[in-house]
Amino acid sequence: MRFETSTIKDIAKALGLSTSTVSRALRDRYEISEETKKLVLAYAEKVNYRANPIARSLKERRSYSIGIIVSEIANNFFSQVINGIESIAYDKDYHVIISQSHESYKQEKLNVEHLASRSIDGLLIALSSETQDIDYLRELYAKGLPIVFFDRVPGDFETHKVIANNFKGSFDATEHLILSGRRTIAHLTNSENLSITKERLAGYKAALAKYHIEFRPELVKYCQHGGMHSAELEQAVKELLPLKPDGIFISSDRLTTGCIMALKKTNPDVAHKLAIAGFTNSNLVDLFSPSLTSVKQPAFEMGRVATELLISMIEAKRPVTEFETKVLDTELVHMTKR
Amino acid sequence: MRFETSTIKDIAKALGLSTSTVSRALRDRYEISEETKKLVLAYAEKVNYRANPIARSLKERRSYSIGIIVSEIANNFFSQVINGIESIAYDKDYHVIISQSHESYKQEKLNVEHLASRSIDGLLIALSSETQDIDYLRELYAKGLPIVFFDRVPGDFETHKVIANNFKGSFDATEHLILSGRRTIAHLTNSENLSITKERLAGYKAALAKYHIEFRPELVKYCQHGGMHSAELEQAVKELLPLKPDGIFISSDRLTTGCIMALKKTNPDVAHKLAIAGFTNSNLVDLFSPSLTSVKQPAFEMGRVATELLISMIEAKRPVTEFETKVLDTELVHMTKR
DNA sequence: AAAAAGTGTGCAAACGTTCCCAAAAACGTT
DNA sequence: AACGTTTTTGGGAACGTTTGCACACTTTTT
Repeated sequence: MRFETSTIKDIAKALGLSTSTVSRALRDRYEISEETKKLVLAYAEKVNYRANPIARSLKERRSYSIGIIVSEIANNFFSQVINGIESIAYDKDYHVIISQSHESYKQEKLNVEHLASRSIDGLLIALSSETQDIDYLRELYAKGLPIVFFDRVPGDFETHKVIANNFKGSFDATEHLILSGRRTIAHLTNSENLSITKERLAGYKAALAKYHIEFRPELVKYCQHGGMHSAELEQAVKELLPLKPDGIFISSDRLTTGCIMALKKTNPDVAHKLAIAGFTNSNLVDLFSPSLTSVKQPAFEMGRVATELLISMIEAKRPVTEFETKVLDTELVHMTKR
Repeated sequence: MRFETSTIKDIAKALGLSTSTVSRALRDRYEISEETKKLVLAYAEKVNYRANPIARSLKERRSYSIGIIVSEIANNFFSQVINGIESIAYDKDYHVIISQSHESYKQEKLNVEHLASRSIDGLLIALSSETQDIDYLRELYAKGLPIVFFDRVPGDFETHKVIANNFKGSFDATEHLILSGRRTIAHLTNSENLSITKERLAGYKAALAKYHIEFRPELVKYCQHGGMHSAELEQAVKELLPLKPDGIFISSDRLTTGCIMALKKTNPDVAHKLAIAGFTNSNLVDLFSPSLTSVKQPAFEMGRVATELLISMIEAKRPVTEFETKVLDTELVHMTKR
């Protein structure tokens, strides 16, 4: 803010003390006498003193803020993660700065670098579906920026990671479709290079195997842009339907809603016959028609855990070398009988 | 970031220049010779120099960042607004910091004050449904913090505002219900003190009047918490249904989805007979069952316009005294025949 | 030939903090 | 009374910028 506000200097002058004394009194250091502390605190209260975080950041070379990169906030899963992040961050006096990659590698890189130059103390990131090359992150990490990945994590990067139990989530969902009598189960999923894509595909395959159903690669469709473009989805649906699936398992929030939309638009008749199961954290699934069985990720919890890990890295006195990958369980929410 | 990074001083030393010259060269000031500029720029490029925004903020007493307060980001309308805000802000080299009030006055005030102490240059805010007292905003405004309100605006605050044409949106939606043969139209709406509540109620009344339908106050239900608690909604639905409405007009995004959910849960049979029209920016309406007619607000545009106004205030050399209230048209999206 | 104007650069202060180091005050101890 | 300790305070540099002012050097004007 541009306007005048009282500073530590003003307080010092008014009280006939030095700025150092005031600073220390405000930070409740042991060296300052109780008396002086009381005096300073009272006066500070009176003039409604607020420490200037900018000055503090400059001096301490940290900003007490952490950066978040998600593909978009208009996504149930991510907005819930963000709520989890905030719940911890605010508690520990960190500020969060949210940036959206819109599933674009270029945008992601730009945002990360922007954040880094804004002096964030740490970064929480879920990679965009386009991202292949994470060297730019390695560089920042090497320079000392703590990074924690969540949801979409790279395989070859040594740091803390927080993910859902994607294998089990997929397995459960696919098994659910099988148990409800489906045998030709399509799989619509994200960009092939995403960690979640691989893990979820593995779960899907494992469920098929358990029930001795042959895995047919042509039933799997990848969406490079994670369903950001409706054309992409309609194309996938168009290619899938001739194979006559009786069930479909969809591997991400955006994809799930987008796919149902595409189905409904292009083949409304089929839409209601197909058994649908998909990852989604939408709190509106109960309203959907056709209805579906959903795999819910523990989004809020994921945000919390990731933030705790990040803050522990930020505040560690010595470089952290032991890293964990926390795996949180998903929840299968059965289709509501309408 | 804590790690070492090159500064203007380093460049100066390396090139045998003074920091002032380097600073000026980087900012492309006329006083510096082309030759020196080229030299500095090249070297800066080489060492990948990034100006430290913190230092700059401290010196210039502004942060190049603007604060946003919305009730929650997990809301289609608000996340679209935010996208609009970012589209302008990033263009003009501002950073945005998003905070959520979760429809709580206390939280809102806390967040605003937190942002203010973080030296934001301006504030974009949609009031929480609980907010009655905006004196704390007046104070900040008086101290020089530029504020632009959007969507939920106070009546008695002289500054720029951006709103949707709530009257017309409501009128159209209500008229649509009437034209489809409904006569007993309930109205579910937000907290009574919100600007949007009043305007939307007026539109609803006007449509009734046009068709000579008597306005019945008991058909209007207010939700103090804007539908944040499902109990609130279920209670409202419970009170409304005995009056045997054949249509319902709902006045906000959260309320619309929440109400349909409550209807479906408590009275699934009624849910499909009732004609529903409501404000919502959900891009999933096509999936909803029962389906509804929706009033879409120009959310993205609203964000853009509000941000332009805010930045114009921030960058104005003299205090702004002429204020505008921009009114943007809503769009009525008819129920899709399922 | 001197004065004026123009050009390019550097010095140093300032923004609001924190913290190292020294100095002063208060208190014991011989 | 002189000296150590301990407790409390102040001076001042530093964080990385920006910018007003002064300076030195050229070039133009009179």
